[in-house]
Amino acid sequence: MNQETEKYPPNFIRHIIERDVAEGKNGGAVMTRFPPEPNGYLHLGHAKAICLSFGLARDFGGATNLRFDDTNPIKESMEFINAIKRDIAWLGFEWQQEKYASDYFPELYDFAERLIGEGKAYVDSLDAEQIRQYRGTLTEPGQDSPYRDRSVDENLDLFRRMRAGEFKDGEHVLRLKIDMASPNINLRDPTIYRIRHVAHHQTGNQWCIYPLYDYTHCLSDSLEGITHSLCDLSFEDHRPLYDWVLDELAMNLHPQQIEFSKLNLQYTMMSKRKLRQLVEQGIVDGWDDPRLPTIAGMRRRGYPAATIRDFCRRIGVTKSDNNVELALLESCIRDYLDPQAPRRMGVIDPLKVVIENYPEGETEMLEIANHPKDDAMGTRQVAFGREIYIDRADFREQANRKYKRLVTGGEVRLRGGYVIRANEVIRSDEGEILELRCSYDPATLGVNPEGRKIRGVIHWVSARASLAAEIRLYEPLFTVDNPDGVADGAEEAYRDLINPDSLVVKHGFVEASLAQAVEDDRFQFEREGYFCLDVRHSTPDQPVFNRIVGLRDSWAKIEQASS
RNA sequence: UGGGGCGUCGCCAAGUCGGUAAGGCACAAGGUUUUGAUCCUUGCAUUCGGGGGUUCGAGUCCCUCCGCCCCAGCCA
Repeated sequence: MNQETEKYPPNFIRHIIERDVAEGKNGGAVMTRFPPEPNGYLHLGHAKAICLSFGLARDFGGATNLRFDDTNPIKESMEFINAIKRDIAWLGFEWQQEKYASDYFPELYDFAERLIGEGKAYVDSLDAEQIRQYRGTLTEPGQDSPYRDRSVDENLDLFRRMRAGEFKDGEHVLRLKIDMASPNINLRDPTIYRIRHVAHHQTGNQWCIYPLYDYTHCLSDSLEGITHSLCDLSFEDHRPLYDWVLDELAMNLHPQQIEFSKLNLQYTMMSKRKLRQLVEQGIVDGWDDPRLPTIAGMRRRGYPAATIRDFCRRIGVTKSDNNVELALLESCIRDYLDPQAPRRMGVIDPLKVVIENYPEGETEMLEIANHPKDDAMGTRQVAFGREIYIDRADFREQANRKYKRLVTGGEVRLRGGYVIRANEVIRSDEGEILELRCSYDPATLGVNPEGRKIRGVIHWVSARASLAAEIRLYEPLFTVDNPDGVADGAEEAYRDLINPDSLVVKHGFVEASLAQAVEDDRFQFEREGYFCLDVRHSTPDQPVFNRIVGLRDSWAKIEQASS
């Protein structure tokens, strides 16, 4: 599946753009932008926005700019800028230009002076608390600031002195003069410049006043030639302001802001702010913790980029609230990996099996296909010997007919190998099963025995010629299907929602060929799931594998239903 | 209770001028299978938040009610 064939299904934004292009609006051009603030890492929700903005532009022969919305230097850093660029590129998208809102600080300043000159902006000297009080409430209109009617000259003078650094943080702000009684609170004289004596990661100490989002974004879009400015629904109420600024300044290009609903994923926290708390408080192991929905986390978890693109395509784009099931994401991963992940064997919860009638000290190499349906993927040699490991879940001392694995006195096939029979269980003094004594049927390699049907096949690994490996199993980080909703408000509320078993570290064994695994390799451990090497934790003598996702498990359902 | 949005199957989501409910995931039942995987087949909304109305005909138009989400940063 390459990018060219990744067609997106129809959605309302696509319809709007189709119509615009058909009508020749903007000369038929389509230019979008992806505008992250560099104050954190990108996550799946951003991936949705990225696929949308980049995908739409691409489909209409346009392009997309990456623009860092860097108007608030105190929260931003180069680390985040670099991480964001790396993540977008990894996702498979190329931006036309790398821009920064800070690139436009000079123009933005000039526009502000113009607005002041036209009596459309004024310097307010109320403090933050007073401004809040004057703003009114959702149901009551606000009141004009006593500074609202300052003369143009006074405003200009004050604004220039703000810019010159004559005032301390918070002493004055620049506000748009719109309507303090507007039912839309965003129009009640929004603040567009504040004083902040801090260095900026791009502009250093050139500025001590910084413009705010509502003023900056629309103008940046217009200056950049953006035709369609896509954002999430929380900005819907800001659109009148977006349009107001562009109209009052009579900008040549008036981009169209279109809002869509942001993504919610069940059992997943999807807000940058809260993700940041998880990282800063050490609840997870960094922004790239495999349990996080960050692009970096998903990459480390082993999700292929194409899988994330496919997911974004499948969830669609609407204005409805949503809470997508994890099963959909998992389905995307399995669909992508199944045809192309080489098969290997790995035993996660090892139980030693001694095959008593197999010669001691002997090892034979079994040739096993790398993929059940794709011969082109070839075969590999897997060591087999007298002692092997199987998974504890694949043996029971007794079980009903439904259980198709190894039972005392019964037979099972070792994948790619022989049929074995369980003869005896060896236990410790405490009663724990230590190992199994089995026998094998030498005549069953590659052929089925006569007169009896072997119902089960289990995976295994040689005890002598395998590799000890750490295997990390992941479950959702949260125990509720809408942690963002539940954990709102109280600072520590989400702590109680953390799933204590979100990471389970197992010590197992994998076939020796996995010693060659490198970053970006992805395997299916037969009957277990898809795994990749965790380069961060692996050491030369002990690889660490992350379970990307398990296989579908209809047996688990059967078992659960009967218990 | 001011303003702005949204409500089509368990979860997503198509649904152009009103013409008689796509698809995916999930689920269920069969079949194939040396992965209880994959694959294949089949099933899965007489109904579109509720109630009225217009119409030969409404998810699509009108009225009304209900529910949910967003907004009171010198954050984005």
